[in-house]
Amino acid sequence: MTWRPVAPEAWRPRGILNLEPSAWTALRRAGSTSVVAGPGAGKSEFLAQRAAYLLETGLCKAPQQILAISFKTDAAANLAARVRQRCPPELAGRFTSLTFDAFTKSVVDRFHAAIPQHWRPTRPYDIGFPTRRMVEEELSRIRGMAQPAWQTRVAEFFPDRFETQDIGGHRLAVGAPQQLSTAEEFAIYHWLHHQLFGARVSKLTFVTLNRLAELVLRANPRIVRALRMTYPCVFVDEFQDTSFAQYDFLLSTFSQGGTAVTAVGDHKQRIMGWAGARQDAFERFEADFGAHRVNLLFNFRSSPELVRVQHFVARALDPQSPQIQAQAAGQLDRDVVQVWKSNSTAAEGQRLAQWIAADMAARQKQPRDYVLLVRQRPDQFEEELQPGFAAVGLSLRNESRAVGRTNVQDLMVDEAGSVALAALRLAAGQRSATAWLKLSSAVYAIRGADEADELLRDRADRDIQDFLGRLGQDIRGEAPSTELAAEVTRRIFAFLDVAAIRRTFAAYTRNDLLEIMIEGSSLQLQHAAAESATWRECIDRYVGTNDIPMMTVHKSKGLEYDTVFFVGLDDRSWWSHTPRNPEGIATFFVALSRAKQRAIFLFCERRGARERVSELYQMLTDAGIEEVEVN
DNA sequence: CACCCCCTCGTTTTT
DNA sequence: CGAGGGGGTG
Repeated sequence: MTWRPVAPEAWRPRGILNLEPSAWTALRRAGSTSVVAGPGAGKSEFLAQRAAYLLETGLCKAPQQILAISFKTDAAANLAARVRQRCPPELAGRFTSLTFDAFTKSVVDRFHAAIPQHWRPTRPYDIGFPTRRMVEEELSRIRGMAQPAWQTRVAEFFPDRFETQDIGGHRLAVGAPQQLSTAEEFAIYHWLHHQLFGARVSKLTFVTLNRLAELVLRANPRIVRALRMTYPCVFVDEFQDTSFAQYDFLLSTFSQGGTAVTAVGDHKQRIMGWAGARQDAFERFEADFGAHRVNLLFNFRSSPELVRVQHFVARALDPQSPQIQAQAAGQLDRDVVQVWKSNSTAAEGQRLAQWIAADMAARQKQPRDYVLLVRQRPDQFEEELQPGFAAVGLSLRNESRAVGRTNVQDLMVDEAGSVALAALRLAAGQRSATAWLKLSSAVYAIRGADEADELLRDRADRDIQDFLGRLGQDIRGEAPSTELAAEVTRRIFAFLDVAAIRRTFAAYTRNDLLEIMIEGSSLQLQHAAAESATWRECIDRYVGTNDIPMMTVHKSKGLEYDTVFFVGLDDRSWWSHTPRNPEGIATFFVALSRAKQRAIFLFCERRGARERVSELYQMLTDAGIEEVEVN
């Protein structure tokens, strides 16, 4: 079957009925566009549809490709998966979905020889994640080397902003630096020089890799032209989180020469400022790329009443915020947004647990339809609330809880961890096609058995069957226990071959990440086994199927739940909040906008005062929300 | 050894 | 803000 291009006017969305009018506008635009997509706007669906449009109409024609840049690996993977759902495989293959860091690193690796020699890292090089302490030490070493007149200035750099703002905001000179004429130049030069040449093997950070990628393209116009020819269309997801170095890389590479850059995000959900996101990314983008702004105006997630309340918070973050139209039906006729006020944490916890149990029964909801959000210290809230939940037969799951050197949420999206889980499911007798696919494709990848290699694949299939058969026999008669769980994990990873996993999956080149994840899966399984009578129950506990999740607002970004409880909306949790600080209000907005049907804010006067956060309560009051005493 | 003062940290991604 | 740790003092 050969694919024939569709005329742009005749193109229709794939797999969904229609798009909202402004999504149509943004989708069809030929030039650069900034798309402000608030919560529930269907951001990844919009990007997948635009990809389908560009590929199916031939506006992006082979061998040209679409480049999609995300911040997090799972976001990049999810977007690629969505495009595969929406496009025929021969077209989806020309959709390249990467993280910012993976893309700039690949530029440095591919064009290593084209990096000006005085900035060229060793090959191979290491990647480092300096702690604040290490940054302080390095800055004080640099100060010691500086001439007396510059020492005060060098001492004034903020260690937590030096990399993201000073290194990220300063372009490297193509030619060899002749003379360093300011304290800033001196500090930046020595900082980079130490990473590049301080040891036999360069030890770079991702900010440095970004700077080197920008430099190699600026220094080599032919490489830039080749990149622009390959990628006439570029998507950037979560644009509000773009750092100085990332923005500058985009600017240098794609602002000239006719590339259509589609930047999608929501400045009202900018909660990563502490990690170096620049505040003015959209404004700068619109000015530098001549981009046109399009606001998506539909919300497919939240009920009309929730959207109404969200608007009060959105307006506090941006007075120009347009009115959003709710598309999801409201299932509740009252108490959609509430503030619960209590005078003891025990009363609060009890009431919360009982209320959830009753609501689950009344509305036929599952534990995973609810979430408890906190600003910080989920461990402390878990300890306080767990007893009340246990008393009504519910179990809380702290997604941020440490598991060895990782945490529950990171373990659940880890590749090695999910392959091991698939193996356990199958060994325990679950007939799951997804689990088989997960396990077998990992084993094929590990053994280098590609699709054409039927012999190698048959052999792998037989080995997997044998292994699962033996493991299944040894565990199915036995109840789960800590010892057995540790043994099971050990056997699964021995079968998969730890060294081979490290070679196969790029993420594990980082020295100890694989060990951390293996140790994590073992611990998590031991924990689950200790509380379970059957392997089925043990697997459910491992993945949290029957638990009510609890997490920080930061971890909840991008997720959605029927009912959201925000616990600890008080000055103790919000010690760092100062009135009108946009990042704090944005955190509140992210929490509120996770809810599909209901959002409840819990205030307990035993936990803290309500001075710093009074403006957050004021927004709810302005929206007509009532406070209820729950003692 | 008990006590006190002063500090640091808390929300965290990225091959 | 408030918990927890390091280090100094009586």
